[in-house]
Amino acid sequence: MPQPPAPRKTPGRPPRISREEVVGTARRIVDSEGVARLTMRRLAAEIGSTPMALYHHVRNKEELLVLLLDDYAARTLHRPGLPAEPRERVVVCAAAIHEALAACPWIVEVLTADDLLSTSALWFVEQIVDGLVACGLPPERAVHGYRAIWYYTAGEIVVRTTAGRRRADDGRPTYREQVFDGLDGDELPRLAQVAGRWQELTAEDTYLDGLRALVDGLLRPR
Amino acid sequence: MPQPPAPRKTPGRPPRISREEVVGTARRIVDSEGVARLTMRRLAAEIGSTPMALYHHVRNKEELLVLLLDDYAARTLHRPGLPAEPRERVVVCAAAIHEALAACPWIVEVLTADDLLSTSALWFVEQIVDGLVACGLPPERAVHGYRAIWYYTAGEIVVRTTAGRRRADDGRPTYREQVFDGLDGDELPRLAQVAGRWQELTAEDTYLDGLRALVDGLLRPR
DNA sequence: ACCTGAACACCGTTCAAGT
DNA sequence: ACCTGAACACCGTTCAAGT
Repeated sequence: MPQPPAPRKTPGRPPRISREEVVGTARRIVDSEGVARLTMRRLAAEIGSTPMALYHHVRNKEELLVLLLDDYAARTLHRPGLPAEPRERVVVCAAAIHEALAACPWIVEVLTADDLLSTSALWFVEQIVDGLVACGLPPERAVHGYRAIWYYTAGEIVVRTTAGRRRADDGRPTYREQVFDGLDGDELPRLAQVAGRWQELTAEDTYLDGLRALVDGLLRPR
Repeated sequence: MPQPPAPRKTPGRPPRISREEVVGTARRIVDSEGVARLTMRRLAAEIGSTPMALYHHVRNKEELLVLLLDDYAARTLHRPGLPAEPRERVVVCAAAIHEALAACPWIVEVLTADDLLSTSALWFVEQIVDGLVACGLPPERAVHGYRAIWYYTAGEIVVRTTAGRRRADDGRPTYREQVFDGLDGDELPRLAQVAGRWQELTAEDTYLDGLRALVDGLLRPR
């Protein structure tokens, strides 16, 4: 095994804060007050340092957010037991990713950073792609299938958390409510029919139903 | 028809700028320089006024963004011809929404405002719900089906545009590239197998394939 | 009624200097 | 090598006053 570079004696001023401390403190702020409150200045104050000291440990705020997501994924993304049926493996792994993200609404800001969340999520991606291949998809189609599942999952999180944020803002009627109140039942009969129940219907958690539909659709004979 | 309230004579100082002018100018800034450059101060400067004058025409920046999305939807969301086959109607309408959004990457910031984009999009939602009902789904399941389609569509836009934004930033290897370079082929064989083609595979536009899979899945016999 | 100026309470980041 | 202080170039929004 290659050794880490031997620590030079007094290579300069000894560090007062570490990258781990920066990320850990950022996590505490985010958990207790939300991402909006995480600023470089606030973080520096919390850590008892200056904004600029942080830039010795992270490249910039964006890197800090990615590190935060990584840290979160490593701590909360636990590998589920894998069912024997490959289709069920796909569903279980997608649902595990979804569950971890849903518990962590601030993630939305960083979620779309790239097409995979973090190294900790790779195992889940592997299981999903492998499950789709085991069900008969060629590898390329399996990757595309994984992407479709990721779009659906990310979209569900983004839409649901932002809608929730909006609702919490104030008591005024939402844009949606205004729209439904002025609905033309002649031109839009189906929407008029469900207008009264829209709120209730869309508040239901139907992630799993949609996921199963998508997976079944991806694996349908063509 | 109810008349609009009669304009009082000299009800005060005559307006120098209008809400339409505010939204129109905001649109020009966003189209030419991106959402990031749309600030209340910049907008006021562009309009030849002061930041505070804007607050007489829009409640705040968030309302401005929603108005912008509305304006955009009204101008670019054109109703397609409807195929006879209801399943195909669903696909065509979802694809039309997707196409309008994809041409307008700044939308991501506002996209998740609520579960429907704007009044102009209601017709599309109606067609999708109606198409699903015509295929045999009960109204509640049709609404849930619409939601699943919306999650998938919004997710595709959000993930794709943010990934593109990231890529354009600089020439350094992306987080994803780093991750794939250090991939353990024993633990993650499927990912190792496609690692070299991941970029190419995920760059392909497979929105329609995934959409058809999802719609087929939603309509499968159960 | 509508607009202005000044101010409040912030941002992320750079630069030059200190230890 | 690591940290500090001061500064740069911004934000959205409120308040009190002017026309």
